[in-house]
Parts: sequence; structure tokens; C-alpha cells
Amino acid sequence: MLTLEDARKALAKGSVIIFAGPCTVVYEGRATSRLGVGERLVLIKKDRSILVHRPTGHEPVNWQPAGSMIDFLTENGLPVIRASNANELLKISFTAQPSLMVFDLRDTAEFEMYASEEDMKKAVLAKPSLVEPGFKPLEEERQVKRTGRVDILGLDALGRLVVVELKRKPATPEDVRQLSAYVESLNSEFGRKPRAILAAPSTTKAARREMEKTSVEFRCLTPRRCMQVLREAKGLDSYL
Amino acid sequence: MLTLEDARKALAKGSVIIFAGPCTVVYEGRATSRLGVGERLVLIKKDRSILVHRPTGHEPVNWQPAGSMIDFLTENGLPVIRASNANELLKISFTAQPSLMVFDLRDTAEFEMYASEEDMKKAVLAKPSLVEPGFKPLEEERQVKRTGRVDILGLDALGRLVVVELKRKPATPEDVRQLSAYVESLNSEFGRKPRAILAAPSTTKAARREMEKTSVEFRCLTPRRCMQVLREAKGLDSYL
DNA sequence: CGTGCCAGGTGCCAT
DNA sequence: ATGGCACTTGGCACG
Repeated sequence: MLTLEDARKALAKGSVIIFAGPCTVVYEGRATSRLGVGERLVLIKKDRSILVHRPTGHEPVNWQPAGSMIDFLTENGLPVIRASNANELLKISFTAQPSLMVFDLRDTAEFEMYASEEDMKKAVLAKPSLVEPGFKPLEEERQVKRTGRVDILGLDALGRLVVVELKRKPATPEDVRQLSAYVESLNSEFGRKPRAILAAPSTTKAARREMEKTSVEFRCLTPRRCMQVLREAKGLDSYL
Repeated sequence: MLTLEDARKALAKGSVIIFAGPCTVVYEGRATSRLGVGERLVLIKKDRSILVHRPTGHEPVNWQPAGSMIDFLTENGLPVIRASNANELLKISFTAQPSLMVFDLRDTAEFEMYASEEDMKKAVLAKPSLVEPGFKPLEEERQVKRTGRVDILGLDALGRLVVVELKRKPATPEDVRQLSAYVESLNSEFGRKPRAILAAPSTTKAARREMEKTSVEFRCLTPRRCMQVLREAKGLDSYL
């Protein structure tokens, strides 16, 4: 039978700990939450992040991010876990003796993710016609305005300034507003309105309405298509 | 030693399963990800949600939401877990025999969360002067416009229409733009511009600039203060 | 460190 | 199903 002292040692040693048992959970911080008695899993990782998982739902019901202070206490003969940082406190009180498991996990692998918005940008820079025929990106690095950044700034076939905003998901009214704000910002800077192109796999209806009001143009562009382009470009690179 | 057959039975019975061991992970779906060999915990819950946890970081490195199809396979004598739905596939391939744990968790407790934006709204409806003296909410239910919803619509002391937007976090330029869009929408509907009040604990500098341009007003209102008001109102209720 | 913004965001509730 | 939005959002990159 592992004890709280074992848990302390395991955490100090850099192991991952799991408690399994019935508990109540209280959180006070950015918000406040209460959870009555139920059987849960409590994961404590080597970076002192902590997760409370119920038997359903792929998200933890409560948590504390890495770097928390973790205290293992005993109240009325039962274990209590306090995970706190400057502004937040998570308190897990077991209502019966939980089981305790300790794991020594070694994991140094790189995590690689593809088809992000960043990948869409790379694809457009590799093949600007994805935006429209004759499109020429101006700056490879993101252009910074008074506030926020423009995904891609370029010139169209007629030499007009074009602001391109990329989205990997269906474009929302918020996306349109964001782009319009850039247009206004560039307008007051250069005294001329740039064209604005929102490149995304699709738009919501409301976004479409917002686009008509603000003369933002839509260009259908999917992350999938961008990945194809990147693969082709890469294939070419490795051939050269 | 528990086997994959035990895992299948446990899942069918509604237990929660944890695999611990070295594995590689591949995800294909909305994006694509690769993770090389490393030791991880794999949680499979009774709703067939699945989580892959590395020894650090409070978020899972890969996952699949509830309702996935979970297959336990054997490749080269080692366990493979496939979790798939209509458009997504998660494949976890162990590179050595993992340990397998099974938990029967009973958890029917209600989870209660306070200090949400919804609570701020309740507080304002209970005590409209939180917005400003003389403020009178018009609609308790959220008002639906052409698109989206207004948090609170009301009249000020002089009988002018007021749109109130509540935020539990420092207000951003996007919040201001969202509110301005409502103002425009209401303007074209009623032919007169309503006042717009953004009630939040604070604003970012850029939001402040955006507010000056669009005549959106700021009102300092914290979730904390709202919770106080709700407690007082509740106290009064229970007294009556 | 504040500010802004992407994310396989997730989840909740509306039409 | 789709849409619109809050979330203890988390995370990163950049000023």
C-alpha cells in the first residue's frame, strides 16, 4: 500500500502519480467551482501539473497548470491534495482511501503537427496563385501594424495592395471584422484602401453578409490543398 | 497480466482503462500529427473518449472525443489502439508491452461553476445600477439580432437605448468591434444609434484606442463584484 | 510581461 | 446539423 509519503517522494523524483478514488473538489481562482463526491482519477505530472478526470468526458473537470505548488495533507485520516499558485487554489479531498500508482515515464520525442494556419501561409508563399492569378507576396515576414499582424501583404496583377487573411476553418464574422480593421488601419496609413482577401475553406452565412458590407473578398482555400502544395514543393526540393 | 481482451471487456462493461508504456502516436483528421517513441499514459473512458498524456504538460498531446470507435489490435505481437470517428483517426502503437489498469468509477455528482459571464449577467439584472445609475434592462432573455446576440439591451436614465456587452476578462479590441457591429445593426434597424457600454474588469490599451474611435463606453465591472451582488440578492431571497 | 491570436481548440445552447 | 460565442480556455510569438 503506497502512502502520501511515497507520493511526495515520487513527485520529487520526477515520476507521474495517479490517485484513484472518491473525492470532492473545490477550485477558487479565476472562477470558482464545486464538485461533490464521486470516483475520479487524479493525475499529477512531473512538472506539477494536475488533472482531475471523471469517468466520462475527454476534458478534465478541474486542473492546475504546470508549476503549481502541490501539497499532500491528511484531514480526518484521509488524503487531501492542495495544488496552488499565486492566484488559484485546487483542493481535492478524498472521502475514502484512494489507490495510488506511480509511473516513471521517459519521453523526449518531438511532437510534429501539420496543416496549421502557418502551413497554409508557407503554401501561399510557395505558390502565390493559391490566392489568385498574378498575386505577389510583398514581405515574407509578417507585417506589423498599429495593432496585430497581417497574415500576408502583397500586390495583385494590377499592382494594387492586397491584404490576405488565412483561416484553416470556416470564416466567421469576427474574422471579417478583424480583416476590415486592418484595411482601415492601412487606409489611414497609406491614404488608399487595399483590397482584402479572406482565404478559408468556407464561410458562415453571417460572415458572407459581413463581407458584402465591407468589400472583403472570399477565396476558397483548404488546409488540405495547402498541404498538397507543400508536398509538391518539397518533392521538387528533394529532386533538385 | 491483463490482456487486450481484458481491455475490451472492461470498456464494454463501462470501466475506465489506463495503458502505460512506450508508444508512437499518429493522428489524421482536421490536422495531421506525428509523435515518436516515448513513454506515455493512455486513458480510455467509458464514453470511449481517449487521451494520450506525456509525462509533462497539463494538456493531452493527442486525444479523441467521446463516442469514438475504439479498436484494440495486435501488430507484431504488440498492442495497437485505433480510435476513429467519421473524419478522424488516432493510432497508438506500443513498442513494448504496456501495463494495463482498469478502474470502475462511479461519479454522478453535479459540477457547479461560478463567476462566469452568465453570472455577471444575472448580477446586472438583479442590480442594474452595476452598469450605471438609472439603467433599466429591457429584455431578460438575450436579444437576437440579424446575427449573434446582445448581452443586455436596456434604457438609460434619459430613456436612451443602451447595448451592454459583458466580459469577465480585460476587454480586447475585438470585443469593441463586436459591440460596434451591434450598434450599427441596431442603428440601421431603429434609425438611431444606441449607446454602447462595455462592462469588464479592465481594458487593454488597444481596446481603449478602439473605444475612442467608436464611442463605445467602458464600465469597470469585475466577476468578483458580481458574485457579491448575487450573494446579497440570494441572501435577500432566502430571507423573504 | 502585456497584447494579440491560433488551436485537431472544447463545450453549450441557439436556430 | 449549423452557427455563434464563452472558456479557470491553453499556447506561442512578438512588441
